[in-house]
Amino acid sequence: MPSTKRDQILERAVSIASVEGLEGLTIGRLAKELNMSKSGLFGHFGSKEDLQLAAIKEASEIFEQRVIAPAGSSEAGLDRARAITDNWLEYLADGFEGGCFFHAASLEFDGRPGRVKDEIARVTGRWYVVLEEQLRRAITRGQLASDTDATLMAFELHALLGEANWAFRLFGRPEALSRARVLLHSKLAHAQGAGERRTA
Amino acid sequence: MPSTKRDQILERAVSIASVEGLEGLTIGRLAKELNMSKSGLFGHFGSKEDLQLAAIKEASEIFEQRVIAPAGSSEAGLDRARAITDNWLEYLADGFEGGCFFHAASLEFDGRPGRVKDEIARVTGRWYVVLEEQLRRAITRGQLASDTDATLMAFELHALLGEANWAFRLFGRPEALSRARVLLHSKLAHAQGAGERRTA
DNA sequence: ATATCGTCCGAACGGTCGGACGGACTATCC
DNA sequence: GGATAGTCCGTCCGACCGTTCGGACGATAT
Repeated sequence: MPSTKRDQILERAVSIASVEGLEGLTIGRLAKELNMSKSGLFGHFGSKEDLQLAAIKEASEIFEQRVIAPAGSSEAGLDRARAITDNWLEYLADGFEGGCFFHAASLEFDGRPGRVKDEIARVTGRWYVVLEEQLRRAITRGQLASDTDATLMAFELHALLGEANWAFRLFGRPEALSRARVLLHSKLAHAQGAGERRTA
Repeated sequence: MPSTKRDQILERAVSIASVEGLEGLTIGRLAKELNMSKSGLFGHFGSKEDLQLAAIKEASEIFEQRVIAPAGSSEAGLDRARAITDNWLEYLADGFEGGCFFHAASLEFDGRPGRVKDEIARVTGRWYVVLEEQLRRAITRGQLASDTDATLMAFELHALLGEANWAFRLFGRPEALSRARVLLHSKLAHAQGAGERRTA
């Protein structure tokens, strides 16, 4: 079957959570929007925490599918790093109704220890590391200057993506996305230029 | 009188909100922590929304006092920009119990139109502009290269501050703050070097 | 001494929260 | 065809939500 009821619930849950937050996502509202009873919906999950964890998993699959997977067709290293950040920006523009699910969830749960926070940290940390890994490959392949600090550069690129989401959502102006794009491309191109110059 | 009851309430409210969010801040819990009745506390504010708005104002005064005001003793331009970002990083480290109040509040309310969101956007936008203004002054004073794009650079610096808060709070590792510091200083120093070279 | 004011209280309101329960329907398998 | 398992329903619960209300208390002003 193409889409189980559970999947339909989670799809809607992720959308609501991106707007209202993972805690603001309530079972009653979710049921109402899906024309279900609370108990009928609740039966698919043992608890609200399980619903939240399932929503995180659903959102991470969407992110994987929209941002990471398509970059797999680009050559590992600098090209793939650029593909990831490009896809990431597109995902920020129209990925979820309420902006980046994980950015919002991170700041919502960073002060609430528990399984939900741990899962958010694990998943978001993974995307971060994926980007960093492509930068490392770019360095070993001579596409970036050999003295480039991949950790710092990943920090920088991820910072720009976060800022784009923040500014775009809070002020509603798409310039934030194009500004981030300009900066991301210039950083990757500049480092690339230095790397090529050095190895030439 | 040095500290009214209302001020005591708001001080506690801001601290709770930085952890639980502005919506997660409940009147009942706030009253309990202050050994007050809900209604007694409620009397100081006409509604929960007014309490939230008052908490935002309180938090902005703390930010102003810890980040912006101390930078006033540095010379306008590059020095003051550096002082602001330095103070900002310190504020991220120990400003509020649950991390940057405004960063969390921004992402919590960016999808909820209303007076609270408007106020958050207004206040956070103000800090952003203050930083950008110092960069502009640095350019006109020849402390930064004349072709520096102040808008883009402010975007970049603010992005690093946001990333530092995100990483520090989510993963609990202070390296995030020192990484941001390294990048902030190198960006300001690099642009400064270019500016000085050009005007020399 | 009395009236007035701001401050705070306990009690209660209607509403919503997460969650538990038993029953009804349907599809599947023996 | 009867038992079984899964799905969904309506109903109910205790806890908590924001909010309202009437009144108690001390200080201040008249």
